[in-house]
Amino acid sequence: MIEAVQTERPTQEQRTDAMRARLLEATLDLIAEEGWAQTSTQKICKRAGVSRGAQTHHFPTKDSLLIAAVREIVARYQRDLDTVADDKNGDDWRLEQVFDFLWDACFEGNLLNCWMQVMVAARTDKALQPAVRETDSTALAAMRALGDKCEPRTGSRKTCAADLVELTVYLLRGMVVQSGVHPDQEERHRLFELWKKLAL
Amino acid sequence: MIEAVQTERPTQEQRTDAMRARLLEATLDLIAEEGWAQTSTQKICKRAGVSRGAQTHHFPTKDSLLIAAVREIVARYQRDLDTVADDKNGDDWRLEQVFDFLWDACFEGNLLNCWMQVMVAARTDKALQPAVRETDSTALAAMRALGDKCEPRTGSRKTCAADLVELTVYLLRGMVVQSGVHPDQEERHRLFELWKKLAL
DNA sequence: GCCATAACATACAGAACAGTCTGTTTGTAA
DNA sequence: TTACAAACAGACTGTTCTGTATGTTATGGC
Repeated sequence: MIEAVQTERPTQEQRTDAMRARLLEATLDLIAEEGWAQTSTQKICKRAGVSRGAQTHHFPTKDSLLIAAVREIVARYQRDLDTVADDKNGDDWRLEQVFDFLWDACFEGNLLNCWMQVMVAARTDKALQPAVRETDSTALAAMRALGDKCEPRTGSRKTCAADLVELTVYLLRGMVVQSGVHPDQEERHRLFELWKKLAL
Repeated sequence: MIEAVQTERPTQEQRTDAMRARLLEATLDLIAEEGWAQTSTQKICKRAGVSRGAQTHHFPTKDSLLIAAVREIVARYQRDLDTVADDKNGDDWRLEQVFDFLWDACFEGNLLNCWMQVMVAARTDKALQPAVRETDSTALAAMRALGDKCEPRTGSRKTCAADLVELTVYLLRGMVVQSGVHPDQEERHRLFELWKKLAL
């Protein structure tokens, strides 16, 4: 006797999760590829292969969908961060390793590009701003915590490591915006190495 | 005998200049206040008190207007830069003064906020990208030149001043985006002072 | 003064947009 | 199985958007 395959008839919760995931995925892809201004609910539905009725059922307004997308971006970034933190479990970080991780996470994939779109848009979009401020704060705190976990700094270079991490974050955010217009990544890497020499 | 007032009947060139100036002014205001995505030609015309016919006469497409606005942003920034440079004429800059000037120019007015909107939008707007890349390059070169004009650096701190200026620019760009969402300017200033201590 | 042309104004066309509505299918608990 | 609610689909509405086409006024060379 053949056992009925569970997935043949997905439960409602599974359907909801899958649908929301497809919509969020399409939203992030669109923000990355076409930019915030060109990201409409219609395009999102088309890209996700979802009817507009389904979209409005799960996200009744465009804002609610965008806010969910904002949280998804930071959730993914946090996941990357946790993964690396787990690998390092036990032994201390060196601050330089944190800097290099931030560099890598900044320029691989489109997460940071998406995030800059969101941050810039949030300045003039008051509906979006609270969610962006909140998620950005937690992400920033997580990155500062990475600095605190480093070996204590000695001698004349006893600047707070978390502050150095935060400076690095702002620097990299400026650079990732630059990278959208200027292709010369070599030059940026040279400058980042200079920054590391100054800070470490 | 009364001399005819020149301005009674403006020449065509004057009319064109005035109209273009009004449109660009309204465009920059809108980008600053409502953001790039919400900046439409209709709103621009309404704000400038200009008919849509006049706008399409001087800027036949939306792109042409936006590109002109892009150039205007950098032109204004350059003007600020020249003004300060003229005041300083003769005596050398100290690098710290350059840093402080960049900080002030970053957070007074909305020029830098506008510029970040433009840079972020240009990544996915191929029509905009060449103009943005070009104007940004010249502005960046002008700021690097400011670093070169400083007194030569001595001792162990003989890092290229222009590189330090460019790093500062990226850092400040990251910070100005942050300021659109997080209000705490004191904290940012504290971090900037830390950066100065490391770099100078 | 005259006429070509630039400067401006208004109306319209076609597309895209977000949101609402009604109807259909599917899961689930009684 | 039946009744109900959630999940999904598609059509429709009113608005806003950019670009264009047509008409009117002002300027400047002759």
